[in-house]
Amino acid sequence: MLDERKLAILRAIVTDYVSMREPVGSKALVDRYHLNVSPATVRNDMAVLEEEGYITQPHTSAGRIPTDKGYRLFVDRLEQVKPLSAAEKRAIESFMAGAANIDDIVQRTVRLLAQITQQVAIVQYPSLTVSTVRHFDIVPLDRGRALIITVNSLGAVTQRNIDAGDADEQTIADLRARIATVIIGASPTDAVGKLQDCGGTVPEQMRPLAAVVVSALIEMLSDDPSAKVAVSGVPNLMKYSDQYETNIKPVVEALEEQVVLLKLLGEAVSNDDVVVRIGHENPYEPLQTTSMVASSYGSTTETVAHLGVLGPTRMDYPSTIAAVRAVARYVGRFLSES
Amino acid sequence: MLDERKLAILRAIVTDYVSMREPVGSKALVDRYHLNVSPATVRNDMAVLEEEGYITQPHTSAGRIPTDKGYRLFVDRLEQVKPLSAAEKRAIESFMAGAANIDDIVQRTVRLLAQITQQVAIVQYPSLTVSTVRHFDIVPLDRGRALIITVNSLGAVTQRNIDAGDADEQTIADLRARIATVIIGASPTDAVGKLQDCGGTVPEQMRPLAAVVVSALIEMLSDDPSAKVAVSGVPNLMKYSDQYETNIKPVVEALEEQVVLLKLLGEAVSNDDVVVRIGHENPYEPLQTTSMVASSYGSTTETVAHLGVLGPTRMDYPSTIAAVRAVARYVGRFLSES
DNA sequence: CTCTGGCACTCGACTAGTCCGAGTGCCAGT
DNA sequence: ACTGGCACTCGGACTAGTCGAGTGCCAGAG
Repeated sequence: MLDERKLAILRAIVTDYVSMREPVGSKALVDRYHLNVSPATVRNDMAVLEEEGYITQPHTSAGRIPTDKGYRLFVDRLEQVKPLSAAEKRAIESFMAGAANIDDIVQRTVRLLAQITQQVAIVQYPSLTVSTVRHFDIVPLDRGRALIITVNSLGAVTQRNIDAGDADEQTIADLRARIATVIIGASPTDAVGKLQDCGGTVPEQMRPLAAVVVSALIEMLSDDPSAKVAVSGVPNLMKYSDQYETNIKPVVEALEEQVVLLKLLGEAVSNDDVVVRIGHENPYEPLQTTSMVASSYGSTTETVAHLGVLGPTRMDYPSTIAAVRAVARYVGRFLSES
Repeated sequence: MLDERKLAILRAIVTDYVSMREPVGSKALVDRYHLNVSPATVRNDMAVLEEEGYITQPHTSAGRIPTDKGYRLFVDRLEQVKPLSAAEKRAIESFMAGAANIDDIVQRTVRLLAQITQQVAIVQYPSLTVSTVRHFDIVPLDRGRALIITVNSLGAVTQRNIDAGDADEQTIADLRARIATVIIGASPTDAVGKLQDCGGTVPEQMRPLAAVVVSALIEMLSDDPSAKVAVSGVPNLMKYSDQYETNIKPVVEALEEQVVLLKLLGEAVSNDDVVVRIGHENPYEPLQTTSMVASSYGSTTETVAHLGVLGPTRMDYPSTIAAVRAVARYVGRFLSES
C-alpha cells in the first residue's frame, strides 16, 4: 500500500514542514529533496498519503502538512534518533557539574533539557519510596517551635516546623532517640507503619510532644516529593504564538497544574525507553495540539521518576528524542553516583 | 493648572480604561461617570491633560488612554487603596494554613498572590543573614557519600552532598562535634569567618575530611536563599496576548531570569510601604510596558525579603496595592510566628 | 471667563471587489 | 508506471469606498 517512495515522500514532508514551518507542495519537495520523479508523480503519491490519513491540506491549493498519524509513522519507522552533538554533550556535563543536592540536580536538569531541546522541559522529583531513613532529628528553634528533619539514603532531606510546646531539652533528646531507633533503616512506608504501632510505649510526660512529632513525621514520610515537578523553558513556547498555530494559552495554563503534568508524565512513560505522544494521542484535551517526549530516569537499578519535553506536534522528533534519552541517562548516572 | 474637574476626568479615564480596556472618549465619559458637564467641555479638559502628558490618543479620532505619567498621578493622588473583601481575607487565611516549612510558605504565598491579583506574582525567598546557626550535622550515606545539614533559627534547612572518602563513623562524629561548637549560635557570616580561621587546630587524620566539609559548609552558609525567587501566575499574562497590546514574549522571558527579577524587586522596594513602578519607571527595558507593585516583607522587626506583582501598566492599582500589602503583612506575621 | 452646541475633519475598522500565484486533480500521451 | 499539460480552486494581498467614533475649534450663551 505504501511503497518505498511514498514513505520517502512522507519523510520529506515531515522534515520539510518541521524546518520550514510551512505547508509543503509537490514542487518544493522535488526541488529540495532529490526524489528522481516529477511533481505530478509526487502529487499522485501525496493524494494516496492523504487518503490514508497521513497528511492533510490546511485548505485547497495549499501544500500538505503531516497529521498526527503521519508524525507517528515518521517517528516509528522513518527516522532514527540523531546522536547528540559534541557541544551538547559538553553542555550536559558542565550544566550538571557541581550539583550538590537533589533539589539542585532537578533544577539543573530541567533547565538543561529546556535549553537543549528549545522546548518546555518537565522533570519530576525523584521518588523516595525505594530509599531508607538515614537520619532523624528534632531541632529546637525560637519561641517553642522546633524543626523535625529526616534524611534518607538518597540524600534527600525533609523538614517540618512544629509547635514543641514547653518541652524541655531533655525530653526532646529522649524522644529523638526513641524515634530514631524505630525508624532509622526502614523505608518510608515501613517507618510510618512502625510509628503508628508504637504509640503505647511512650512515657507519660512525653506524650503531648510525641503526638505532635509523630503526626508531623508521618506526614513527612508519607508525602513523596515525586508528587512535585519542575518546569522550565516556558518562553520557548512563545516562538509559536505569532504563528497561526496552536493557541498556547491552554498549554501555559496546563503547565501550572502540577497534577496534570504528573499524570501526563506517568501515563506517557513505558518501562524502558523514550516514549512519544503525538497530538491527540495525548489524553489531556488542552494539550492535544502538542506532543510530549518522555522517559523515566533513575539509578541504574531502579526507576525513580519521569522527565520529558512538551512542544508543538511539529517538532524535531529525532533530536528531541535523543536529547531526552541522553539527559535521562545522564541524570540517572548522576543520581547513582552522588 | 489641573483643577478638580480635570483630575476627576483623569481618574475617570484611568478607571474606565482599566475596566473596559478600550480608549475612552468624551461622550462615554460623560455618560458613564456623572460629570455634570457636556462632552465638549470634557474634550477641552482632555486636550489640556494631553498637553500635560497625562493621557494620549493611540491615533487621531480615537479615545484617550492614560500615559505612565497619568497612572502615576492616579496612584499618587487620586485613589485610595481598596480594602480587601472578606472573601479575599479568608482566602489568605486558608491558603497559608498548614504551611510547614519555609519553602512551603514561599510557594503558597506566591500562588496566593497570583490568585488574588490575577497577575504574575513574584516572591523572594527570605534572607537568612539575620539568623543564627542552630544545628549542624553530617549524615553518612551510601558509597562514601555524606550529607551536610545546617538548620538556622528561622527553621531554614540547607543541605549538601559531599564525598566523605573513607572516613569512619568515629572521625565523622568527632569532626561534627568540633564544627558544631564553632558555628552554632553564630550568624552565617560569622560562622564562615570562624571556619576559615580555625583550620590549624584539626588533628592530622581528620584533615582531608575536614577540608571537604568545611569548604562545602562555607558555600552553604554563604549562599543566601534570598538569591532565589518563586514565580506564579504566568498564565494570567495570556489574557493580554490577544489584545493589540504589550508583546508578552519579553515579559515571559524576563520571568525566567531570576537575577533580573531579584534586581527589580530589590530596586523597587523602599523602606516601608508598597511601591509602584509604572511602565518606563522600570529600569529593565523589556518590562517597560508593565508595572510592578512590590513590597518588602519580614518578621515584625526585620525585613527579610521582597515580594511583588507584575502586570500590564493598565492594571487595577488600588486592588493590587491592597492585595500586595495584605499578603506581605500576613506572611510577615506568619514567619514571625512559625 | 466658562461652558455649550454645532460643524467640519480625521482616521481606523469593515466590506467588497479584483488580481495573482501556488498548488492541486485529472487526463492523455509516452 | 511515469510525465507534461491544463483547467481549476482558493487564500493572501491590494485597492476603494463607506461608516462612525471621536476630535478640535469656534461662535454664542450665561
